[in-house]
Amino acid sequence: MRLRIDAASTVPLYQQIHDQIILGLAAGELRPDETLPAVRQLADELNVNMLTVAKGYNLLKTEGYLISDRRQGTRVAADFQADKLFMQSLQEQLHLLTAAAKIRGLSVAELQQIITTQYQGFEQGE
Amino acid sequence: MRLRIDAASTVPLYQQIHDQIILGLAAGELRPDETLPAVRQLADELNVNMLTVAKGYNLLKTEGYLISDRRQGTRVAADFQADKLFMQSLQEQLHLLTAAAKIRGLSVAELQQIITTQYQGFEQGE
DNA sequence: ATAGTTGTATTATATCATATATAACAAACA
DNA sequence: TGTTTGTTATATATGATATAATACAACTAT
Repeated sequence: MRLRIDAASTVPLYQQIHDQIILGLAAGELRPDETLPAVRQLADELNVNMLTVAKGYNLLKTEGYLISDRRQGTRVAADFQADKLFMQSLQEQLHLLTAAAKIRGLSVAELQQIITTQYQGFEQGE
Repeated sequence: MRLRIDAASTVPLYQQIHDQIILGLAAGELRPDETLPAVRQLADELNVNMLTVAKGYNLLKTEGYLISDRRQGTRVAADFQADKLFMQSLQEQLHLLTAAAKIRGLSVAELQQIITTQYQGFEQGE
């Protein structure tokens, strides 16, 4: 899987790495138990510091997406759950997005359409 | 409208102010042409600096939600549009959320259900 | 055993975002 | 003439972000 980093973005580099891997997981480009590049290797490819990659990996680990072993490196977890913490975070973020969309005149149907299209877009790669 | 600020949150104070006002607009607690508290007054109420409130207001102005006059203070704009910039930002943010939800096993229907419930929650206050 | 790789930890440094404090300004109003 | 409005300016402090350079323990391959 290939990561694209925008150094000019206001989004922190470690956050971009985090987000891209989430997208890769959803698209099926990364599969359970698959091994990820070593922090030094990915740092070289992206021209960022080793610790920046490690920070992105660590964030994904605290969220349960990745597992680290000192022997085997970092790999994708076997399965993920929609735990309470995730559901609460999802609700909060959707709350703000739904509010902004409603203010600007988008209907529920239009919002649902966007989500459906994006969701199906992920299923294409499986 | 009453704003609630969490000084211990990792979300910047000006961002919290911004977000709460968006939610207030969606819930009908703030209406078009309505005047908002002066930056100094709101800063006093929230125990934050005047410039922090101004930063939140300015962000909302660049997004088209508010209008500032040196005579009349800051008020809600007359109407909002779903312009290209907003739609693009909405798509990007929903993209990541949809990806995370899919990974964790949520179906399209479950996502749509959350949005519908939240959307209707805003309509209650109108 | 030796060398290399893994994630991790440490220390130091630089830069930017965030937030505050204080003051001043132009424009409008009572 | 004061007062209020948003705005601008300067200075300061703190935390997040990012880099650099080392070092370490644990494991793998030769």
